[in-house]
Amino acid sequence: MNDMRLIRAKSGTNQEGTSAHNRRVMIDALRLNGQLSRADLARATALTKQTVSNIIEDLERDGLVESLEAVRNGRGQPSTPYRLVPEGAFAIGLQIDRHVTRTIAVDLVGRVLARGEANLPAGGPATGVRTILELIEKTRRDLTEIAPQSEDRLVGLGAAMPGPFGIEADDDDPWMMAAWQNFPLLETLATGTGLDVGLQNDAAAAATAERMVGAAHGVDHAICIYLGYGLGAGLILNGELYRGANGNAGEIGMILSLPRGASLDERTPLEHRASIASLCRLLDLDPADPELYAHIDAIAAGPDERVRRWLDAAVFELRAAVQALETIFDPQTVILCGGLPPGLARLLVEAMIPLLPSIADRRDRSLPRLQIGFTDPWAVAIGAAAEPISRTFDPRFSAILKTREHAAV
Amino acid sequence: MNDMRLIRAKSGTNQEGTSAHNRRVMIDALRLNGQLSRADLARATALTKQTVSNIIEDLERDGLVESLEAVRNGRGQPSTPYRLVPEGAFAIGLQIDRHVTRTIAVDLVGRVLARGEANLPAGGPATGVRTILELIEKTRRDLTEIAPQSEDRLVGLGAAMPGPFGIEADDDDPWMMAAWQNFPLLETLATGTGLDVGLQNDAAAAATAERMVGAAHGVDHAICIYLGYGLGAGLILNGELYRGANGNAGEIGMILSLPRGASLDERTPLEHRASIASLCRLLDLDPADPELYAHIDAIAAGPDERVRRWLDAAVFELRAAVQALETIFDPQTVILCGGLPPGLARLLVEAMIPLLPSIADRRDRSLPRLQIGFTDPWAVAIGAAAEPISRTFDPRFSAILKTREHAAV
DNA sequence: CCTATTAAGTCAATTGTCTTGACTTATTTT
DNA sequence: AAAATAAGTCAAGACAATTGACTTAATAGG
Repeated sequence: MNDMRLIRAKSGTNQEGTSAHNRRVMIDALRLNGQLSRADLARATALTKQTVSNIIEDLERDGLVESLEAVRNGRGQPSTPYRLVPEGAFAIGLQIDRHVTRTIAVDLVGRVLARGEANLPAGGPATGVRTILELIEKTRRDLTEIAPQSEDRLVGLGAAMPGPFGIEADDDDPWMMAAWQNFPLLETLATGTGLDVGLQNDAAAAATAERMVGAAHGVDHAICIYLGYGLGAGLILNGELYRGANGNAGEIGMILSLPRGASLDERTPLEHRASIASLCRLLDLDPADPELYAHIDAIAAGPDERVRRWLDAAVFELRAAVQALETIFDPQTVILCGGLPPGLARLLVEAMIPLLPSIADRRDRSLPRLQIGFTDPWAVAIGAAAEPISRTFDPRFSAILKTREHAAV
Repeated sequence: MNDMRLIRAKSGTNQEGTSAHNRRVMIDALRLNGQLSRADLARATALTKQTVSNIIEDLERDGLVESLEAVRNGRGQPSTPYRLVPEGAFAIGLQIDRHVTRTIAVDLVGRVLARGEANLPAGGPATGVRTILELIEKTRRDLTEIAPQSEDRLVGLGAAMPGPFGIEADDDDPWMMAAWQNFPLLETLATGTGLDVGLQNDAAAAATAERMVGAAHGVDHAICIYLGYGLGAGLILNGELYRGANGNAGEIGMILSLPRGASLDERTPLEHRASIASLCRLLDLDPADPELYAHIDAIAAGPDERVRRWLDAAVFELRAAVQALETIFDPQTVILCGGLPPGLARLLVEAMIPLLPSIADRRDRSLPRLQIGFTDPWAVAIGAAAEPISRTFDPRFSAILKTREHAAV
C-alpha cells in the first residue's frame, strides 16, 4: 500500500516449482538407491506411475538418467531400472586455503575427473585471483579433454575457504585469510568464469562431500566435524546443509572453552587445542610446507611426547564437542573428517572412545555415534565441487519457491 | 523391483501442495505485516495478482481473513487491506510439568482465550492421564463459551513437556517424568480428544510461542534459551522449529560442562548450575510449592548470598552457552525466556553483559545479540497451543509434500 | 477543471502439471 | 492353458497458476 514499505513474506510457488521438485526427488532417489524402476519411483515418491513416466522420459531426454536391462522379478511384467548418467552433469570445485588453492572437477555421481593445485602468492585476493582463475581455466580444459560434452553440462562452480565470512579482520593474519573472507569472491568468480558460483566455508564443503558420496550419504541429520588447519562443523539438518543467517553456522573452532585442567576462567578458542594449526605449533612445523601431511603422518606414527600432549588436549575438547553437538542437534550420527592424515584421525577417534554419555545413547540407533569420514587434503575441494551438483539437483525447499529479482526473503 | 526392498526417497508434490503452500504464505504474510492488500501480497509473494485474488477469496470464504476499509494511497485505485480473522482458528495447548498440568486456548493470532491448571497426582501417566483429559475437556468447554464457533475451528492440540523423549529412564526421578517421556502420549491424547496432536519439549514450545507472538516474530534464525525447572533451547532455523532426528534437539541442559573454577575434568550437566532446579536446591525450596515463583521473586529481590552464588555459576554457564550457540548457529538473535520471575531474568541478562566475543559481533546487526523473551510460567503452555496453529498455517517444506500412508521418509 | 497517469483489482481464455481409469504387455502360478 | 500379478502406456480430465486486456478509482499537472 505505501509505496516503498518493506513487506516481509515468503515466496509462493507454482507448477514450475512442483515440477522442479519432482525432478529433483527422482534424481535424489536414484542417487540414493542406485537404480530404480518407474514403478519403484512411483511408490517411493508417492507420485503416480504416469507422472513418474513423464518425468523419467524428460530426464532421459535431458541425458540425466538412462535405462538398464529389464529385470524379471517374479510374476508380472519385468521392470526397467533406471540410473543416473554420470556424464549428465559436471561441476568444478575450488578450494582456497592459506597458501594453496585446489580445483576439482566432478560429475553427476560425484566421481572426481580432474584435479589442479597451485601455490597462492602472498598478498591475498589482489594477487591471488589471477592464479585462481587460471587454475579453474586449466581444470575446465582438462575436464573437456576427458569429457567433451562437459562444457555444455557444467552446472556451476563451488568455492570453499576457511570462514568466518563478513567479520572484521583479525590482527594476526599471516595468510591474509580475512582479506579473502571480505573479498567479493562470488562476483569475481562469476564474472571471471561465467558460471553460477556458490561459496561455503571448508567444514560445510566437507559435509557436502560426505553427504553426496561419503558417510552421510542418505543421512538427513548428521554433523560433520571438520578438523583441518582450523576446526569447524558442517551441519546437515533435514537433509540440507544449514548455513545460518550469514553463512557462518558451524564455526565451532571459535567456541571459547576452558583448556583441560584450567583453573582460571580464561576461555580460549577450541581450535587453539583441536586443529592441525595447534599441532603444527607444538611440533614446530611450517604449515606452508607442502610435505606437511607426510611429516605429521611420520611423527604421529612413532611415539612422540608432543603428539601425545596434543592428542590429549584435542581429545579432551573433541569428546566434549561431540557430546555437546549430539545434545544440541540430536543427529543420527557424527562424522569426523578433515585434512589430517588417516592414521592421526584413527588415533584421535580411538582415544575419544568411550564417548561421553548423551541423548545419542539410544537402543534404536542404526548408525554409530561417531564415524570417520574423508581424511584427505582434497576433501574440501571435492565438497566444493559437490555443492553446485547439490544446488542444482537435490530436493530443497528453496528450489520450489519462486524467485524475485528484488529483495530476498 | 524386489518386493519388499526398502526404497529411500523424499516425497513428491502436486498442485495441491502448491496451493497449500501459497495459502500458508498468504497467512504468514498477513500475520507478519498486520494487514496487506491483494496487490501487496502479490508483490511480496511473487505470485500474480490474479492468483492472490483467488486465494484471498478462498481464505475469506473460509473465514480466515477479512477485508478492512479501503485506503487511498495516492494515485490509483484505493487498495483494500486484508487481515487475519482472530476467530478463524483455535487451538488448545497442554503443558505437562512435574507436579502440575496447564491448558491454554488460543486463536489464530495467538491471543489467549482460556486457561486451566490442575495438580498432577503422583504416579505418572497411570494416574495423570485422567486429570489431563478432564482439564482439556474443561478448557474446550470454556473456549466454546467464549467463542461458540470454536468447536468447528479447532485445528489441534499441542502438548509440551520436559524432554528428552525415548531415552532410558533415569534412576532418580521423583516426578516420574521418564514415565511420561516414554508413555505413548500422542496416541492417548488423540483418541481421548479426537484432535490432531503434536508434541514438543518445553524449550521447543517456548520457542514456538516466541516465534508466533514474541521476540522471534518474523525472525527466521533464532535460538531461544529456555530456563525453567531444567534448561533447554528451542531452535528456529530457516523459519521452522528444528526437532532433530528424534525430537530431542535443543536439550542443552544435558550438555556436560566444567563448573566454574573446576580443577578436575569432571563434567556435569549444564542444568545442574543453570536452572530453577539448581536454584531451588541452593535455596532449599520445594519445587512442588505452588508459590515457588513468588518465593523466588521475593528472595531474588533482596541481597542474598545464595542467590548471588547461583547467579554467578549460572551466568558463567550461560555466557558460554550463548557464545557457543551463536558460533554454532549464526542466528540473528538469541532469546532468553523461561518460567522464571522477570526480575530474576533481568538480573541474569544484566550479569551476562558484556557477552563473550563471537561471530555475532557484526556491524550489520539489526537485532540485539541477546533479548529477554517470555518469562512466565505459562509460556510453555502458550507455545504448546501455538504449535497446532503453526503446524496448520505456517509455510513449511513438509506441508508441500505428498504424504504416504506407509513408512515415513 | 479537465486530462493523463497511475495503481488496484477483475475477467476470460490459456498453459502446464499431475491424476484418473481403462488398457496393453509380459511374466509366474496353478 | 487360464488366472493372477505387476509394469507401464494412453487419453481425457482436473486443478491451479498465468496472461493480457479490461474496469475502476484515485491523484498530478497543465
